[in-house]
Amino acid sequence: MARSGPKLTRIARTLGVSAATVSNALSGKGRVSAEMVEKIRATAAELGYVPSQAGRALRTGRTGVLGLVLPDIANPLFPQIAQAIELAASSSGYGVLIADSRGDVSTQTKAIERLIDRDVDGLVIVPRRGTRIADVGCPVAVIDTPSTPGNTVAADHWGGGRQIGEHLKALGHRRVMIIGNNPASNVQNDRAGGIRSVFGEGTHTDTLWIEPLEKAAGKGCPLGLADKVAEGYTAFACISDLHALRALTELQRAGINVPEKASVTGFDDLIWSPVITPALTTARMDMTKIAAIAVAALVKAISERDPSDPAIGAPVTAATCKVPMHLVVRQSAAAPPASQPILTTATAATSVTEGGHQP
Amino acid sequence: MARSGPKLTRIARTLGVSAATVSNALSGKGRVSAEMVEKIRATAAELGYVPSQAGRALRTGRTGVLGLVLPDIANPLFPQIAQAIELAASSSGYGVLIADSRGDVSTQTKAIERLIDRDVDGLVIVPRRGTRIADVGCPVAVIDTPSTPGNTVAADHWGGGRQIGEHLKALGHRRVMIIGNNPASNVQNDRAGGIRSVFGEGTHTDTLWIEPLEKAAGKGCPLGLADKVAEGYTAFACISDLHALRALTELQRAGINVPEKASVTGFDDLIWSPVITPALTTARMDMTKIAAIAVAALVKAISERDPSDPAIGAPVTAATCKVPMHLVVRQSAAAPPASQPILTTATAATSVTEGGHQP
DNA sequence: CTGAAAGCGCTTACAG
DNA sequence: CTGAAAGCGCTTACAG
Repeated sequence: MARSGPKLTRIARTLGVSAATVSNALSGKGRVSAEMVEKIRATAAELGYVPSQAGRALRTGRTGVLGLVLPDIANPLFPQIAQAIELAASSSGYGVLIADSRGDVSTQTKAIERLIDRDVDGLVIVPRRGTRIADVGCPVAVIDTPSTPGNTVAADHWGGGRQIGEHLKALGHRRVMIIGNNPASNVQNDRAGGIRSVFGEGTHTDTLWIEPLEKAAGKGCPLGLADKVAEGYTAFACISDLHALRALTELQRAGINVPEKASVTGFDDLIWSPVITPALTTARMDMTKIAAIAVAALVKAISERDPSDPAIGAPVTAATCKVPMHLVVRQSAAAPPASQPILTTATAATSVTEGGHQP
Repeated sequence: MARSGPKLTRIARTLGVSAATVSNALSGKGRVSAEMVEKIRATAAELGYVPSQAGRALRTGRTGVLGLVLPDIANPLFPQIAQAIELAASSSGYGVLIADSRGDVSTQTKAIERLIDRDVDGLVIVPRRGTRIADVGCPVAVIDTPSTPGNTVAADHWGGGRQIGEHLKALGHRRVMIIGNNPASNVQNDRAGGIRSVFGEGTHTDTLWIEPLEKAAGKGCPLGLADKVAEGYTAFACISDLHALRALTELQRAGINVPEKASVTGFDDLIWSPVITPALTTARMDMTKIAAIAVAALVKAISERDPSDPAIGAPVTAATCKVPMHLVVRQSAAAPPASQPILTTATAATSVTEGGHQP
């Protein structure tokens, strides 16, 4: 509020009509003659009329605001998500209120409550891993991964993994180390599963779960990748560009040239991925599309909802769908070195196929 | 809205008092007896009463929402900023509405308008470079750099630069290349100026303005740092961790060990900076403090403002202040190699001191 | 096709 | 210390 704009009644007075007519004309409900609508529109525009959200909200029970809940705003993926959601929301006339659920699940619950208390019309939630979003009394769209039970819109992480895997396989890699940091994450498991799924007979994959960022920070915490190279791994398929960056710099630092001596791939195409040397081969989500679907589902659920109903027990709603990921081929992955070390490990040449087919 | 919570009158009825008394009790204006206040508080808590923002906003002319306008949400610094602002705002009982002004200045103006139209009580703006924020009719806090004219709260970028410069100088570096991407940015110039200011007699600094990310992406766009090392530069002081990352990987890729053969420093302590190899020495802003100051200034301006005044021409308000930066010493900067190449350039040993002292 | 009336939930003077 | 009344700006049945 505290805004200078004219109010609805001002337009009504100016034109000598009723407030109701102005309201109807502006909202295009069609109960007003064409000429009248035209005149009202013109005057409103001329006067710079912008409806008061507070007045409207009080009357309609809708605020025109969506809440965005993120597990950790500090996450490097957040910019992509927030930007996409903000764009989709504002295109549909909605504002976006943010809430950080940094910390544990209880913080997430509080963040959601804060948003609900501000009367958001719907919620986009990127849940902390393992969180089941309870019924919050307003439409919710969850962005996670297709393997998460419940209604979610998500990138096809498994498919993205497969693309990375196929790329690596086509380049000639037969011994691939997958690097992630969270075996409990559905997203990470899907990506890893997708990668594994393309490596069959005569190949070998293994998975290295490294320490998360918070713990690794400061300690330098080497991944021990030089050893892995010595063991014959020629490619490091990281579950995130963040891990890929750690892998890449560690390899470089150890004097192992990327991609000549070892290939590195990531996921997400974070902002710096294209500009490092070598530029990172990665798989990116189509955030624009994911956001568009999530917001569209929310907008639909909001408009279908009867504002006069008790609201409690409103359905958790979202489109369940899977958006393809896109492989971005750059320089960090290439053919493996010509002379590969002979594999000596017992587990060599074992094909890993857990998960069978994509969920 | 569309929330299930009880309304104020429900509490009033339950207790057999008037709505006015409930309102007064809950807002602690002190016109209600202590016992009554206690009873009302208890009942409200028990019933889970949360005031309707819409009702309150309509009456008071305040929405309890702050707008956050960013030049580009995709910026890797955005998470830090958004997180800090969200924390500060929610601690003061405010919500945060985001708007992305990606693109040019006109997009920024539109983003601000969208927020104003949603009746935000105040605005935190991280302006696009060179932007003068016009009077928008509500309190504004600008986060930029102390050299920007007008009311701003900002990190002491110049001081941060000086810390980086002193660290490098103490390590023994005498020939330092500063790397930035935008000579028109006040922030970048302050940081660069701070670095330069510590290098006097018998030292040399130069500045390399590289292509911005968008242009560099895809083209691989090498910075030509190996040549600089050959010219005798022993340290690359980058104006952002993003540039430092480009520099670091390019040097590593060229077989130039960091920090043994060349030191690299950055700014901002982005999320991956501590976990790459070698970990990045950098200078970070105290975002928590900056956000706290910005939000506090806004909250103060909002409460001092008379809701009944015409609102147009409301003062652009913020604390003008400068928050110290913190040097984070990690492994990417160390003493220069023992045998430095002889300087042959004509400009060698020139001290650069433009700016004289900190603005 | 247009208008008068009611009311969304709150807070703020103003009486008592 | 407490209450009755008015009103913030809008939209939605309902009459005409």
